[in-house]
Amino acid sequence: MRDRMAGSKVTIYQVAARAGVSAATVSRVLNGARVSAESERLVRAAAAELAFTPNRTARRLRRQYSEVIALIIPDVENPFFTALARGVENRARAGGFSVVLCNTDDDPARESTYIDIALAEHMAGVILAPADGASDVSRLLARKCPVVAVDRSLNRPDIDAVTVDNRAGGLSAAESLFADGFSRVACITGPSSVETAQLRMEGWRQAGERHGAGGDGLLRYADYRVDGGRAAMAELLALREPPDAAVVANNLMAAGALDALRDAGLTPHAFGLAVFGDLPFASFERQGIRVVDLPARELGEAAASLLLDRIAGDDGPARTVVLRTDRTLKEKQ
Amino acid sequence: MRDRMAGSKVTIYQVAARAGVSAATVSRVLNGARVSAESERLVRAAAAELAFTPNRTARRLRRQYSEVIALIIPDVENPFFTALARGVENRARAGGFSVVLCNTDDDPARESTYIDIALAEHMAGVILAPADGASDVSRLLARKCPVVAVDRSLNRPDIDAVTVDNRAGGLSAAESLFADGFSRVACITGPSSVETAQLRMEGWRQAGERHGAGGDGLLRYADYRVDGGRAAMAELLALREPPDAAVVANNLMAAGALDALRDAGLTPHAFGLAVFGDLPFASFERQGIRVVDLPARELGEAAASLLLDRIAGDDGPARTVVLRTDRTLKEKQ
DNA sequence: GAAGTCTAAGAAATCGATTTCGTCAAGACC
DNA sequence: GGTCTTGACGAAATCGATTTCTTAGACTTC
Repeated sequence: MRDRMAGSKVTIYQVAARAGVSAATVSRVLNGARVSAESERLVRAAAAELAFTPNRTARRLRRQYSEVIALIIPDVENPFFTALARGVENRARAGGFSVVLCNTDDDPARESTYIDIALAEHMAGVILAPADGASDVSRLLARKCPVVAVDRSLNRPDIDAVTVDNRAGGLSAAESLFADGFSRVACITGPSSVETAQLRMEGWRQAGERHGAGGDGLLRYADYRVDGGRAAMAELLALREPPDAAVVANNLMAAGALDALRDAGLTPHAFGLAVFGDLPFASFERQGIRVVDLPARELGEAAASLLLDRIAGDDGPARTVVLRTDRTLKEKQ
Repeated sequence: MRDRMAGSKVTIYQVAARAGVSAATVSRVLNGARVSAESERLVRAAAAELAFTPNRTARRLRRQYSEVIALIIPDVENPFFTALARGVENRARAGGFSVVLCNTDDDPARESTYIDIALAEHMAGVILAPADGASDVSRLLARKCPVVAVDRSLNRPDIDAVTVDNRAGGLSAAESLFADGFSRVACITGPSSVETAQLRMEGWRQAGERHGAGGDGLLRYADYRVDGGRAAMAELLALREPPDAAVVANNLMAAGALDALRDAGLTPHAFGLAVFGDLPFASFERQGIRVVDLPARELGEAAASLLLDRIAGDDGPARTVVLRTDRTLKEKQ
């Protein structure tokens, strides 16, 4: 563990010696400062011959800055977040940045650890898909490290955020069910402490009021996970007056809810279902389920763009980008 | 971009000043070297009061070593690799390491770039799930940076690798189909340049020879992607003497193959199917399809364990760990 | 009591690239 | 011809923690 990586390490000084110039000049060539054509030629030749790669650690220490951004997400195994990650990566890569993916498992302590690491590693910025509960970004702000919240805002007007119009999505999801003749439309949403869960539910509630539907008796809070969705749906189906349709606030809970429906001998045709976000390989849409489109990749791209602007020095007031959720209207099959 | 992160930065010197000792002593306290109890108390108190976090960049520059490992995978959106990533992360985290996830999209150039970054960033080691084609790990070896190949070996006996017994899996998958009375068992495998594709196919071929089956006329090479699987299955079904069953060499191609079966009006009961690796939320197993268990998470954990051993200084001969594929025998539903 | 260990801890070198500062020479301008 | 600019570039400081060296006591040991 001590003398790891002891192999050939070419430093800027060796390049300088070979080119017959000073280290400063080598650095200037590498960073595009003014240098004579002759020096540049010599340096480039020497660097190529020695296969020189600048030591990023040293550069970072000096510059107090690195071209790496941290993406902190609650669950690498959730397709929504991996699609989001891909969006971030695409955009970041185009801007010359690398992305470090940090998985918190919805654990605030792990989230906090990763924030510390991002700071200690001099990362250029942080994109945070907040874990359950209140995330503490104050340390980042104190060090002027750019942060963008994605998917969920942090309820802080001073921080950039990229979200979708969750309330509108909830509203149109429920409306679409009412429009198709369902009358008892339930809602299975996420933890009440989570902003997206709250907003999606409010959209549903608003539609319910318009149609004089049953109200909060058909509302269930679950945990945004498969098992929670299954349990909530089972509970709803066991009611004396069960619903005939439901809005489910995320993809994983919908997978569970679908299981519960099957267990009860129901199909997505008999029982209306509208879901926030699809699943790859198990497309809800192809099963004839209404899907509120969550543009995960676009969320990631937008968040990365915002962050890159900040890193480039933009210090205007915080912006909140809200992407549209275009509910898929067609019920296929 | 210049004066980012200009906020409060506490250095070891400030801690030293506050504790009334030298920076060397602070470092010793932090790294567990011999220090008097009194100094230690003073330093810890000062560090706590100032909320000191050591600057990892500086530490890394001096130590020529960081507690970060790179995990290079071909596709973040493939559940197999995210499960593998989770395994790596679990094990690494337990050992005090962070994991940087690098997504190559099966592009050798991107893989190569990430390898350079890993070196330039002084990462402690690299776990590589090789992209299509020949990966060049020579630079890592030259710098004595530990590498472990996972999923696919690099055909280099001098490099640690963690794989599954692909041939045995292919064999038992095909055998299970023959045992259930299918007689024309096809095979849809990955690119011929990819080791896993080759071995899985060979297992299938071996079973075919035992049962005097049709031979390579029922073999198709595809690309390990959904569309490739769909096309290959469509092609097989269009044969004058089509197969009545197939071994499919990965999860994505199986999803496509299943589509093609449905398009042809076939079910996984009428047409026997055995697949390498399942998909979450769209479990093949639950659809009555035979699944060769690919222990993705365990692969990741084993790879990380191996790498951590190397990082800790183990320089014994290269090891190859082969995990078992326990084919799920029960055909449910 | 003198010579020989230890110990704790400070001063200073070090890791490798960047950047400031200053020098030197060539050309511009009066 | 002399002063001013300007551009190229080397010497040295810098980033912050770690790791030698060194030194000053304290403690043995004969």
